[in-house]
Amino acid sequence: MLTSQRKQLIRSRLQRDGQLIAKAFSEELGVSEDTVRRDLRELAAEGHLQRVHGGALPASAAVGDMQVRARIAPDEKRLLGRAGAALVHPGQVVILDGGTTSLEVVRHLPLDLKATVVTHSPTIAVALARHVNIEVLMLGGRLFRHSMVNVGAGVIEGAARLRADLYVLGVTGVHAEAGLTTGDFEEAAVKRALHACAAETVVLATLDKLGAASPFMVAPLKELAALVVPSALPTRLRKSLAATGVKLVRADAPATAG
Amino acid sequence: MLTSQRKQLIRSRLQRDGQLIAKAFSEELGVSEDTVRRDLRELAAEGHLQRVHGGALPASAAVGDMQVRARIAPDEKRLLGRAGAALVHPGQVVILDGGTTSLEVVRHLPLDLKATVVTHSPTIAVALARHVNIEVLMLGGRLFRHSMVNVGAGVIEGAARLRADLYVLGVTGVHAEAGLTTGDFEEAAVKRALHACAAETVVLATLDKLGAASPFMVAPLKELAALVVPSALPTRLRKSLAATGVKLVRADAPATAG
DNA sequence: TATTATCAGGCAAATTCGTGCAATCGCATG
DNA sequence: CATGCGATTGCACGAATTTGCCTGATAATA
Repeated sequence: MLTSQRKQLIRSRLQRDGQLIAKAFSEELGVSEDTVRRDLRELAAEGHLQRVHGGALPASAAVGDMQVRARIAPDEKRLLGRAGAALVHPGQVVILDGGTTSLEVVRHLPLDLKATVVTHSPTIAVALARHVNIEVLMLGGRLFRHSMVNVGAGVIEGAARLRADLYVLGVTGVHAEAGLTTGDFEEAAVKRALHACAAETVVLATLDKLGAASPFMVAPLKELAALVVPSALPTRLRKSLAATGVKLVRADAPATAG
Repeated sequence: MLTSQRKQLIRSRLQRDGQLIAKAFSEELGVSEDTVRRDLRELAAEGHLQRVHGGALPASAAVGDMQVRARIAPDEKRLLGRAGAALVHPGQVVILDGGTTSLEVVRHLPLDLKATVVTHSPTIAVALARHVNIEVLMLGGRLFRHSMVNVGAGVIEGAARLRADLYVLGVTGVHAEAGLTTGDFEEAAVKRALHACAAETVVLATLDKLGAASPFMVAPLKELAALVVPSALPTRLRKSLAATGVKLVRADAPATAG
């Protein structure tokens, strides 16, 4: 049996059963536990599952996962969220993607901001509950748990009827040649649709996403109105991004604390 | 059973029941009390619960966080949620209304239940994140903050394309003559649309809603497949409801504690 | 006070984990 | 065909984790 087949089986098993016991699975396949453990380790490193003692649990199972992801580089994300929120001007119609970075943008939006926010993420909608002057429009569809966003024809149809000023796009990969990429086929389609109906699209990218590429393309880098990145950017990354012509916005720490 | 799963179960039990008895829980899972106690100790150290003699309580209740405390539903609502969840059968397509009562239903749905849930409430969608076998379909629209549900043409159009087995309807008034009523015009329209596309509609009503009437009518009582009410129902209310011919379901406390 | 239930810590057995290492296989290259 | 390289796999071994049991201490209750 090929390694990739085994890994795929692991993923579908997790989706079906919600858990996977390493020992039992190794016996079932007739391979050593070491091999299974190796697979689990690698899949966990890619974010496809959550490794636990004795086996694995689905990574996408939950808000729990979102909560876990939110703990990754919180400071960096906060600064990005702050910079992203600054791009939203009163009266605009803004599309907010799902994901922890967008959630951080919401947290930095002034509570009295008047605007219209379109989102396909229930998490974002809930987070916007306190912003009483923001009109929230939700695009309905099938809930994709890993990212907690709605996907499918419904979202794309909804986007087609929409003209927005700004789209805050969330991706898992920002690469000079591969462009803006994400890990799910359907999600990528939704992102493309939202990108198409916005006058400007911006991406907020943490360091771990810069230079990375995921399987499904959303758009080339040059279609971005701005790429918001951490202020401390390695020279090599800076050069490779500058070569693409994309406008870089540095998410600086605020001059005064608080 | 994996350790992390057990800990997760402890946390969800606490959220659902508001308490956990170590001895009973250890017997339920077939592990030693020591193991459960260890879990409780570790979760307490991480701040996820409050350790007390004999078991554990939600950390939030002790911390005194008002918002979090509000999340713990009073007994009446918990029992209604439990009874409501029992009406959902595997494989069904169920529409869940917004509101705290529906949220309580979600909390009582088995984590491994296979079903399809349609909702126009982002809060409900987020709460369903952990139910990995439930397909969640969201109806998009304009977010109505007071109830945290989407309203407007989009929801009604979405409902028109839908055939559901069950609609768990939330209302603010259940009255023998005035029927099922709610306080917002648009929301009432959405509820009517959802009611129209479900084979059966049920209402979960706390005592304060029985005999009350709000401005906007959703449906007459007799169109209900069932009205779930607290078991301790004043005779006067019982008689007036019985006269309408609606099927009453009593939300009894479970036979065994825990 | 006496009794019972619960608790924390120590301990041992079993399981699981990570790492290093060697064997095997496919494949490209000389 | 021979050789080298990388990927994959199984095994060995020490470390870490988990679990149940035991013991003395502590808390609840009659």
